[in-house]
Amino acid sequence: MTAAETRDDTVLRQAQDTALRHLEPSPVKGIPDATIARLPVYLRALNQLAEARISTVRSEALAEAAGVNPAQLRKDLSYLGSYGRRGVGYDVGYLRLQIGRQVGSAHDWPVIIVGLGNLGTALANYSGFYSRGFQVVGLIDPAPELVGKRIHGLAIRDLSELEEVVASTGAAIAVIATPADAAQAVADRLVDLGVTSILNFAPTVLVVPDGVNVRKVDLGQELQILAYHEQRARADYRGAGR
Amino acid sequence: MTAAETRDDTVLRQAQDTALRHLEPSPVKGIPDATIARLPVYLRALNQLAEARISTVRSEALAEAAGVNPAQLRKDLSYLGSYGRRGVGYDVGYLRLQIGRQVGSAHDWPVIIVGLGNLGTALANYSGFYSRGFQVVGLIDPAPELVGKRIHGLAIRDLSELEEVVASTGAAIAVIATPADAAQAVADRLVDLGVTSILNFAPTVLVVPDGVNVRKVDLGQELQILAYHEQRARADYRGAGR
DNA sequence: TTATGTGAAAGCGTTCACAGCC
DNA sequence: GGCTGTGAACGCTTTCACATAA
Repeated sequence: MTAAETRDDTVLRQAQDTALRHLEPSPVKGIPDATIARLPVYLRALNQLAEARISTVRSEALAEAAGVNPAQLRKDLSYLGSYGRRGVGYDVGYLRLQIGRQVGSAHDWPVIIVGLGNLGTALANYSGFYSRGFQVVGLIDPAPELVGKRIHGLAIRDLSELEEVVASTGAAIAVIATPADAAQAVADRLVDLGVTSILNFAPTVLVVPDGVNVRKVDLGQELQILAYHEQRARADYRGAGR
Repeated sequence: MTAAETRDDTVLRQAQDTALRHLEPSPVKGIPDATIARLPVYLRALNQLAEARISTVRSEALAEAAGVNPAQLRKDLSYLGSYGRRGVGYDVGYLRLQIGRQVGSAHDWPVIIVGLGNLGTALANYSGFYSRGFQVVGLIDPAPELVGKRIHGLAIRDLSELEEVVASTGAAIAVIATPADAAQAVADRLVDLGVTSILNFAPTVLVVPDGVNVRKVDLGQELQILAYHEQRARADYRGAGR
């Protein structure tokens, strides 16, 4: 029912949104998603350099450490500002600070995780979230044998307490790691509670009203692509052999 | 040392590879990675339709079920061949067969997982691999307390047995879910053992010789992008309010 | 001279719009 | 008439190449 409601709203909100989009000012210049995704990689490389007491780095060296093209690195960094010195390179400490600021280490986004099966538990334990400025502040699962269990000191709470958890933590970002058939219902409830960003690990297409951001992670997808190339490589090999 | 060896080979092999690439025939026309990644999504939607005894489907309906644009769906399917009928739509059973064939359900790729912490365990339990034609045939971890433990009947084996596991299973695809500092060494050993496709969950840039395919999955990355948009949306909102 | 910052070009993926076939 | 299949347009991302600044 909630799903139906939100779905009906979609058309309306889309119209509103399209109208608004032209008027909205851009206080921060838009940084491409692809760049945003790479910033933490750069940060990790810079941290290693800092540990090795290296104070200055050229785009070529940093790019290699991050596994990208030097031009790409420079373009990415140029979206943040002009933090390098021509003829010299980038100051490791300063660049670290600037990227860290952008990545939002300072922000400490509160995040809740719904569904604590193997994947959800892995995510709750995942240190990569913390290092990127996220803090897991709520764990939700309907299974009685899981409720009360603690992960890093945080207790898993029943699905019925979802509302209270979202309200008390102020989380605007949620991770869904439930089975496929539960995901849409959870998403609907999250949206009703004011969550505006959802990271979906369940193999389902979530329908949400406009204004809510959903990103999907499919663990099998990359494996699929690898297998396709593997298959092609073998076919080519045999084909060339004839 | 293995890492150094393989790294030195890279330049040589790249030259060879570039020379060859023009001569290689393309037995199968190249399907974009983005399309390959979506095929399983279509398959899932088709399976649901088949269960509901629906025998024919239009691109519009199938696209909605898969959460994509109808034109995208048609273009994706057109890479596989002309399996639809103009004025009618697609035959669910036949299309299911064709996509299944391409996706390689028939193939049952053997895959090994190295590193069985929370994430590796989640992956070993993940049903999405199986449903896409992958079979987890080997589990490797150096921790004595994990060796011998069984997941779905498959025992975790010590890192020292890696060679034997790869050889006996014939796995050409491996998943690395180790801590960052162990990943490169594992990758080097895998490459030496003939593994040609690696899915890397560790937050490190892996260096491998040309001819080996690596794809990286970063669980924090998508969350990062969500947070960025969340931040921007709030900034815009406040900006518009003034 | 050296290495950044950035317009311009190239590449890739998505969406449009309609020709072509049922 | 209806819906697929696909060239063309569009938009996003990557890479090149060089003007610019230390």
